[in-house]
Amino acid sequence: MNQVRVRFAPSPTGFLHIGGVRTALFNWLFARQQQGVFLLRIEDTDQSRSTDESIQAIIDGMKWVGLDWDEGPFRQTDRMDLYRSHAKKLLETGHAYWCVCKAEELEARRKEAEAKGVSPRYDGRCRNLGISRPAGDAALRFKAPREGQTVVDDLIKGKIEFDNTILDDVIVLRSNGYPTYNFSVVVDDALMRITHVVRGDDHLTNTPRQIPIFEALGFAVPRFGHLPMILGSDKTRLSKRHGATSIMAYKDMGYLPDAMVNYLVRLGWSHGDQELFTRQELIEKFAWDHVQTSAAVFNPDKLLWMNAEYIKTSPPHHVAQALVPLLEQAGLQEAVESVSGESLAQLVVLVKERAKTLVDMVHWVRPYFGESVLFDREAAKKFLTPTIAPLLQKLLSRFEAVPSFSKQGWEEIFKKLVEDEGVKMGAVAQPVRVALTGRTASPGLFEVMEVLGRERTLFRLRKGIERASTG
RNA sequence: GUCCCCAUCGUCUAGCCUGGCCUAGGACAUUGCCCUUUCAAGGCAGUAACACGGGUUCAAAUCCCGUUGGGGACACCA
Repeated sequence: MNQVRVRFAPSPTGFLHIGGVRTALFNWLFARQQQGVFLLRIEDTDQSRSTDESIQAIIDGMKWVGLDWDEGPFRQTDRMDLYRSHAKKLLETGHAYWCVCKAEELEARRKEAEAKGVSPRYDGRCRNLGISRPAGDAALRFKAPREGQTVVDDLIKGKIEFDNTILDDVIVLRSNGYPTYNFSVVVDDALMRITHVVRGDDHLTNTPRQIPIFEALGFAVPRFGHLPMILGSDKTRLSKRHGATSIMAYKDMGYLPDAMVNYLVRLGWSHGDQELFTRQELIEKFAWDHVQTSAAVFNPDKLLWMNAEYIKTSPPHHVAQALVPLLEQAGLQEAVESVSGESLAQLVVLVKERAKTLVDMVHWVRPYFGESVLFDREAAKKFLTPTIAPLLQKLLSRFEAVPSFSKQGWEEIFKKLVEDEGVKMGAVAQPVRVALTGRTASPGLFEVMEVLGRERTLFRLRKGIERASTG
C-alpha cells in the first residue's frame, strides 16, 4: 500500500478563510491518521490577484490553528518550467492545440450563448486548425474527449458519472505563458504524488475536466473527495456579511485554536453523539464515511459554547498563555509583566466559568491587577452608601483582627457578622463585592479575597468604606 | 439555460448502506424549575424534525421513481 499523500492548496488572494481551514483540517487529519504526508502548496498563478501578504496570512493561520505540513510551502510560480514542459508534451502527443481566439471574442461569444440560453462553451473552432507555431498571442487548449464518460469515485459522495460531451477544451496555457488552474493542479498533484485530492465541493465539476489531463500525461489518477460547503445562516455560501470568516479574526475575538479545530471538524463530520474531541481523538476517529454529504450552516452560537468548554477544561496555564497577547492589547502590558505566570493561571481558574472567550476573560480578570480598583459608577452608587458604611467598618475591624488570611476562616467571620447583625447575606455581600472588584458581578467573594490576598483585600475594603461614607 | 451535488428538530447531527430495536437519540439555541452572596457555571425538565407525492413490502426516516426546494459549476479566476 502506497503512503498517503495529501495537500492543502489555497490561492493567496486574501485572508485564510475558515472554510479553507476546514478543508486543510480534513486533509491533515487523514494524513496524520494514515501516517502519511501533508503538504502545503500555494496556487499563485493568477499574478494579478496573488499577494505576498496573503501567503503570509495562510502560513500564520495554519500555524495558529496548529496544522503543520511536512512538505512545502510550494509556490506554483516557482514551478513554471514544469507546467511549460508538460504543456509541450501535451502538444507533442496531440492532446493539445493552439487557439488564437482573442479573449474579447470568447467573452462576446459566451455572452451571446448565455443570452440564447445555450450552454456557454468554447465552440472548438481552433481545434482542427493544426496551428504549429502561432504568429501572435495564442493559448494552448487541451483536447478533451468528446465521447464516453468520466467516472469519479468520490471518497465522500460515492460514484458520480459525467458525460464527456459536457467537457470543454480548457485552456492549459494562457497566452501570457502562465498555466491555468485546471492544468497546474494536475501537473502538481501528479508530480507531488498526491494520492487523495480532498477539496471543496465547488471543485466537483472540475474533476472530470482534470482526469483526462492526468490520463493524457500518462499519470496515475488520484482518488478524489469533495467536502460540502459551509453556508451562512441564510443558507448561502458563507461570506463576510454573515460575520467573520477569516481564521485570524477568531483569534482576535478570543477563540482558542483547539475549540476552533473541534468545531470546524465537527461541522460536517460526526462520531456518534460525541461533541468534544482532543486532537488525538480526532486523528484516531476520523473517517470519510462519516463526513456529511450536504452543506452545513455555520453556527456561531455553538462555536461560542465550544470555546467556553475549552476555556473551562484546558490547562489553566495554557489558557493564560493565550490570554497574554489580549491583555497586552487591552493596555495591561505593565500589569501582565508584574505578575507571574502562576498567578495568571490562578486568575484564569478564578474566572474561567464566566468567560466564553478570551476577550471576555480580559474583562473579568481586570479588577485583580493593581492595588486599588476602579469603581463602576452605578455599582458604587447603589451599594456603597453611607448607610452601609458602619457595617463595612465592622467587617473590616474583624478581618483586621486576624493576622493571616484563610478562605474558610474569613468566610466564617463574614457569616458570623451577618448573623450578629441580623441582616441578609446579600446586604453585605454586594457592597463588599463592589468594594473589592468595583462591580456587582464577580466570582465568589472568598475566592476573590484569596486571589487578592489579605493586604489588598483590607486596602480595598478601606477604600470602599471611604467611598461609601462620602456617598 | 445545461450539467453535477444535496434534503431528519431553528442549527450541527445519530439512525439510512445491511428496512422492523424509532413512541426518531444527542448537542447548540430557546423555555421553565432547582442550586445560589452577585454574575456565571452546573443539575433537572420541556418545546421542536424524517420536504412532498407515488410505488415496493406484512412492515419505509431507511429501498425505487417523480416533484419541489436548496447549493455548486459552466473564465486566458482558483
